[in-house]
Amino acid sequence: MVLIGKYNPIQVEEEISRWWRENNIISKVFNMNKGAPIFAFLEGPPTANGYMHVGHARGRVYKDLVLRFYAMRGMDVWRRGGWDCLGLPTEIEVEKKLGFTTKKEVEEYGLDRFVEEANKLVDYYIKHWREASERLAVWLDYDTAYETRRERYIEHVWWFIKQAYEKGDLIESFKVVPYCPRCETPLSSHEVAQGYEEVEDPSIYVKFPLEGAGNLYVVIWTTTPWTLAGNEAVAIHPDEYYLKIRVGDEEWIIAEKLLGRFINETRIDNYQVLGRFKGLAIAGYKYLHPLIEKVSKHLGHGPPAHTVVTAEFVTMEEGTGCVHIAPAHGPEDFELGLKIGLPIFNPVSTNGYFTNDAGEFSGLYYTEAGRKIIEYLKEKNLLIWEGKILHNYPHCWRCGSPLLYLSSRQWFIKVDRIKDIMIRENKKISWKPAWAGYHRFGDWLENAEDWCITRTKVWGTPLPVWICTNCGEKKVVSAKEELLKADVKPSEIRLLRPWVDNVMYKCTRCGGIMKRETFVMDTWLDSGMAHTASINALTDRELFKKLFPYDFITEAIDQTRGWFYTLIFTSCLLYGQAPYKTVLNQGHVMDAEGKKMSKSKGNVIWAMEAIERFGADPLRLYLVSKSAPWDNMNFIPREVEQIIQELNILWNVFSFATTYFGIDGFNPEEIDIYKVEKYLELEDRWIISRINNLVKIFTKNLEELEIHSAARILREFIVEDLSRLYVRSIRRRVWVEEQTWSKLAVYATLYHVLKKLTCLMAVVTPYLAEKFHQELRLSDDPESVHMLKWPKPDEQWIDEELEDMMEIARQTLSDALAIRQKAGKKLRWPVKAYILSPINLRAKKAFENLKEFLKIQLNTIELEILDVAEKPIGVRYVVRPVYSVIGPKHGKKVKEIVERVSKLDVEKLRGELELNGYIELMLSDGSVVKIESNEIEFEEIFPENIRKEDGRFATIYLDVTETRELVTLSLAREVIRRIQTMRKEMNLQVTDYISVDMSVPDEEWRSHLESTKEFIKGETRCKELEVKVEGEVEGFVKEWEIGGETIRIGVRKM
RNA sequence: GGGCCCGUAGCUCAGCCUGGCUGGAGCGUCCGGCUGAUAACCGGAAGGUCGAGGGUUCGAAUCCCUCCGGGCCCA
Repeated sequence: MVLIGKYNPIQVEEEISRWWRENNIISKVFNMNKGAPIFAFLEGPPTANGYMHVGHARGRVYKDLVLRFYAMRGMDVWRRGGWDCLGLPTEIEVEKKLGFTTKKEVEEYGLDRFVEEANKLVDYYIKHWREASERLAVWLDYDTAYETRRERYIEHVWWFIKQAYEKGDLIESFKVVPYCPRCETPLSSHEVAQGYEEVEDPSIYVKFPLEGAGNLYVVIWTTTPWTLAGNEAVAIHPDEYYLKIRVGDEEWIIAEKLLGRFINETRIDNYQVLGRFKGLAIAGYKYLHPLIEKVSKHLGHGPPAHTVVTAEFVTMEEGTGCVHIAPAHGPEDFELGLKIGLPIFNPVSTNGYFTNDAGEFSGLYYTEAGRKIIEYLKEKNLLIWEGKILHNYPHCWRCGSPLLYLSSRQWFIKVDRIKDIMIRENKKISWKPAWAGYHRFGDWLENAEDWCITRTKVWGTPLPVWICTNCGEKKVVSAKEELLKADVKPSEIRLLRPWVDNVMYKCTRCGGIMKRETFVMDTWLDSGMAHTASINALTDRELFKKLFPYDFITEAIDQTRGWFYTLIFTSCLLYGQAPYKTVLNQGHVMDAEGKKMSKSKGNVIWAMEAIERFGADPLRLYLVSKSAPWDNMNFIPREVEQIIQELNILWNVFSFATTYFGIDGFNPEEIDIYKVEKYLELEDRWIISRINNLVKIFTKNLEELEIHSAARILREFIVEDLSRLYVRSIRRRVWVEEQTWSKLAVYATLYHVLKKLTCLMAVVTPYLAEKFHQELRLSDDPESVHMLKWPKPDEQWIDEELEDMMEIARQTLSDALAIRQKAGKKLRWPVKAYILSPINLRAKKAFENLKEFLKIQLNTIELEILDVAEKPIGVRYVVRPVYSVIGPKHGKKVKEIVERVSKLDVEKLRGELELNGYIELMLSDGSVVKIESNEIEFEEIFPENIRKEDGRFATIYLDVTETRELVTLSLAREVIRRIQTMRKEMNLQVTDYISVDMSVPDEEWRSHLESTKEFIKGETRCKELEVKVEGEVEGFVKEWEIGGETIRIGVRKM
């Protein structure tokens, strides 16, 4: 007996993981299906930065669960692990660790030392993640895990860049891109998409004086005052109507549709409309730049700079319809500037400080400059209104700083050519849930923009582009080998900065020096190449052919814009097809209040913490059963405790089963359910049907990735079907001492059920399932549960009708116990009779088939099953006239009618009303009245001893009559219970025999107990039983109170 | 501003696609039982304007519309 005491998840896990290690189980499982059809999984590499929290854990459990499932189904599962090592997150953490805030400090420290620090940090986090993953029993292949920082990996990313270059998709361009001033690097649109936050910003209206037009101003609106320093034009919509209004002694131009809004916000109540015209009418007007006295560079900007220009993108939804254009600070502004020849004037550097170009604002941080600009505009009387606005503004996804839009030279991969391929290929992908693919991902692809892949950082895959400093000739490198052939090279060549920066080529065209573009690349490009780089596809083409496209990936829903996107992007560029076939989207894990977990709020639940507190198995079962994978879930600790309770129930079931298997020497190799088929009781057939149905549905749910449904029916089966109903119903059959076929039938049934259950549990609770498997293992079973074949439902044992009948019985049992409780009849005391009046034939059939089962469960001497809607004998009916109907209809005759009706034979009256729907009566005045069935109701009157309750499937009657026979039986049971307790207290084995004597108060008691002597002996494993009136008792003696009287019991072990 | 998801008992969730028998479960609470799975286990009860309002229908938690609230994503 190994299943002793209470279920202790941690202990089981320690024992099992040791056993797995000692027996090399993991590698056996990894290799068991070699040569079989492949199930290819692609691991989305966790960022080796930060610790694993329960949200990550949830995702990893899904991965593991699905992979175990396909492995047990005989597929050769590809499950290589992977780690995302390079990129902004780590770089920022290293900076913080070293206390740096600027790029300069990093450079002074030395890039090589900096990179070493980064490497150490990555090592540290990978170690943590691997340990936590192993504790969670997430069985990926970590020994061969790919790392994006390895040179082999980097070469694959380089190769991609070269392919993009050769296909003409890699371009270099000036563009306005979002910059994080803290990280001093541009971000890509998918990074920006992850960082929108609602913030309060200034909302200002500024008037720009038009030149040579008297007191005429054009009114603009902005939330970024600092961009006014870069203002070069005001755009209006050519076809929309604008108004000239008079305010005080000034005239302002503003869009007609936005006037109301403007007036409302600025609270200008005194104005007068002077004129109305289309935007086109003021195109070309020159204005005086509002900061011209402060930013002298603007003195040199001539038309079209500082004029009113037209643009189609001007909307009538916010602002004034006159849009401030700063070509260096807005993507649309930039495009417009290029088109009409505005200066691209950018006075802000990448760290957010104004440059010398900014005149008097030079050296100020952009926020400070914004305030100064507002002050200045106030002084110059150009500020109409300063307010605040709450809106969503992009922030850096790593450090949280608000982003700045700045123009700069970057490298891009063009999306045009690839977009169509991605949209086409997306339709072939199976998305779970469907809307994640068709709506979210589909929409995202439709709106895809050129991908800015360059970052001005250190810890990243270097951009493998060299440019001739003399003639501009480009060279794209795709392998380390090419570096070794370089004309100038450092003593050590590594594919990272700073080493790679010192590699130079001689230009083949002009003989000049080619230097590398010092950019590194977007880290999303690294993981985005995992489909190829993780398996060394450039050298191992065979492997690539086998795995690509991958069968399955799963990550959190935010990867719609992240990894899901970058994977398909690179794959479509390289191969013209999607790299994955099925995607499972995961929701996020929130705290108990439904709030996002964040370090700053301190509400993060770390995976290791949770594993240590609850155990990996309970945690796993909790994470996968609580919510659908794609829904968010709130993590509530006491709910995990609940899971432990449930698993403990199962633990007890196993302990119960294996204990009795042991006592009776049951050998499952010799006796299975087929051998005992004719001895199976209904409850056995039922639970066999249930487990096979469970296998069927569970399997289907997993195939469809409805993981929560699978986990939920598993939990329900364990608690409701197996423990509460089945085990309870078979206890008496098991207690029988001799070997009976009935008992063997129970054992064979239990074995069958537990065996299949264990297989299913292997994917959810791998440790506990293994523990159980070791208890149930047959000589020809594989050594580990994880090497078992996935069970098939035995269809011939599935009996839907029986399950339905049991469902009816179960509900009726519950209803019947409720009456019993109301009648104050405790379950240990048998009752005289239950009478069931079924509501339909289906229910009747169920009761008849399960009569014995119900009888035992209800502890009743008699169980009578009536016909549908039949009433038990002894029920009388009393007529109840419905006065609210009879009154208005018959008026004064009511009194006589009621009198007459009451005297009629009730049964006949009911019969007639049921048959015809009415009766006719001749009254004393000779008139005939028609009484319809809605005018009369019948009240049931029961004999004293009958209680009635309406149940779901039957009207239930309980006969509470007490007979001598009942009292005898009840007392016997009370005594049995006491003796059992005493056995327990004496620490007797289940198999020990005892002898008992009892002292009872009177002869009456004695005669009751004498008549049930054999019953008591049988139930308590007692060989000799003596009942005395007020006599001496021996052995272990206790006094008990039963029904107000005192009896003494003495128990001796034999 | 747009798209998507969600709103059912104190809490966590089923049910909704395919409208219909009395809207379910678990936890918690209260009450009771059991004591041969036992530092366990079992039963019962109370508890719901099904977010709000309209509409379709004989009939709406379920279908349609509008609104409110929460979340995610986009702009």
